[in-house]
Amino acid sequence: MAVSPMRKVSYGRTNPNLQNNWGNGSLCHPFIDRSNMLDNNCALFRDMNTSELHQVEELSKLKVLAKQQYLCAQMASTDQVYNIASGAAAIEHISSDGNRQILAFLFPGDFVGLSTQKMYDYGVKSLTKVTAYQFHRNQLLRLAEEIPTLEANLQNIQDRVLSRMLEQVYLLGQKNAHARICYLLIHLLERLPGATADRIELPMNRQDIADYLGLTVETVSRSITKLKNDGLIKLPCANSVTILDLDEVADLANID
Amino acid sequence: MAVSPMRKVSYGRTNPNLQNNWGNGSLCHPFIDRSNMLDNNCALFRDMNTSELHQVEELSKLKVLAKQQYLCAQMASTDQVYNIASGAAAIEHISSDGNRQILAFLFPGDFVGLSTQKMYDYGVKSLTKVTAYQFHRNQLLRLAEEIPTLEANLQNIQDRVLSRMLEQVYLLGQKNAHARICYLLIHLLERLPGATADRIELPMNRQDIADYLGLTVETVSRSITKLKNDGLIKLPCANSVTILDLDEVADLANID
DNA sequence: CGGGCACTTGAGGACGTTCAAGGAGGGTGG
DNA sequence: CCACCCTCCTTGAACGTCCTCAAGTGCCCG
Repeated sequence: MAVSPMRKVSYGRTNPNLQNNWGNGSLCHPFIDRSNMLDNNCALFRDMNTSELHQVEELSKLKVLAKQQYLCAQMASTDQVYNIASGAAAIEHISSDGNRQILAFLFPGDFVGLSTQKMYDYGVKSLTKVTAYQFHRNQLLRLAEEIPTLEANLQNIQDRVLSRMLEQVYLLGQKNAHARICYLLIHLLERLPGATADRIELPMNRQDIADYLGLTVETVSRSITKLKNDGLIKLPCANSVTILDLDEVADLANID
Repeated sequence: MAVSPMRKVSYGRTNPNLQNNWGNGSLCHPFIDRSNMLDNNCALFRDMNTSELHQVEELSKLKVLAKQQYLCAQMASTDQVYNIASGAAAIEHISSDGNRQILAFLFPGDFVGLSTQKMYDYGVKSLTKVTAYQFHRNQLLRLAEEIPTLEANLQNIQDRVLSRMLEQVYLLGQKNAHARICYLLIHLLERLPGATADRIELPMNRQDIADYLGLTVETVSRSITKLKNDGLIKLPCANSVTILDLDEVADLANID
């Protein structure tokens, strides 16, 4: 049966540095240095002109979080929404029996809060120091009615979120531990600002990885060790990864 | 840690027949008997008045499929979207290595095609005889700009889809085979028209269940057998389930 | 130097898969 | 109406993967 790629990945041996290095933790005032907002990697503000950005500016409030703090808590009201400006965060759902599932890792430009539900049924926790723009949901939605580009961007964000969830379902349903780890590495390579095959600085710990991939810390650790022993990756230190055989890792990660 | 329910399930020993019995395979002309469109379980047409429904009517085309046919194929253009009127279908993604993951089961009132992407990265296959309303995506979206209720409904559909995907991620990441089976049973009890604890007629076969829950057919079969031996369910025949201990099954299925 | 924390490693076991065989039901043809 | 076949489902045995529990290592920070 002929099938389509769910996500096309095509890597040479080169090191694709796919993204700008914004959101590297520097904390300039968001409306003095607009590079964040104007960057076309930022889904929310893409293709908007200066006047439109100014309108958005007036609605936003900058929020700064240290490591391991909640941007919003599970069950919190959805009247506030967020756009990550720098740092990394995780969307997590913790069930009544205490199990934790990470639903996504968030990076600069990622948006949180596109839902018409009254409460978040997940929490967003910072993994590193995080800065984020905060909006009143209704204000932003009202503005979106006036700025078609903004409305389209919100729609695109929703599509992308759904598309990523489909990938994760496929990953958890069909792939073994090694493939899941490889998927995460490729995912980080594509999304983590500053990440190159030579050096991926993991913003999350092993427990976070485990909770994202539906594994235990031990299995994550063992899988990483095996990838290392097989010569596919190198570990300069525990939270820094060098991909040695990008083709092989990308191949294992493939979920097309 | 205090957490919110992702989905609240509260069952007594009674048999909640939660839905109307529309979509039971009867094939009346869709615009003679409007019960389908007017049913408030149908997310797309909820709260719309007769005049608005008439506008939608003019855009739609009825499509009838036998069992095991594709409503739309993986990689097909997204210019056509669908609203299931009767029967059951499955959204599936088949990867290049031949693995199949079912992303959702579809029932009457479910909508397919909310995406701004050009191609479906999944296929929709009928499990039973299926009737569905077909729309040109752009026509429907244009109409949504004129009918606020329709636009809100489309937004709600998107939210619900995402919410279900989050549940599935949690299920696949954190739950064992038995819990996954129980989840499916409760899910069907809530969504499958005509389903009661006394009698759930499974529209899908064991392979479909396996591909939905990230298991093998054998494991699905063994899990069902164990639930039967433990006295939680009964199997009048292979594709018909009676839930004997609803509290226990719902408890195992819980994803809060 | 010592304590704490995150990560790794090891041994054993549980759960799910794989491979293989055995029913059970439905349809077709004799 | 029965025999046969085909498909789907179930069951069995052996294996592999991942989990659990436990100990050990390395690193950061006082």
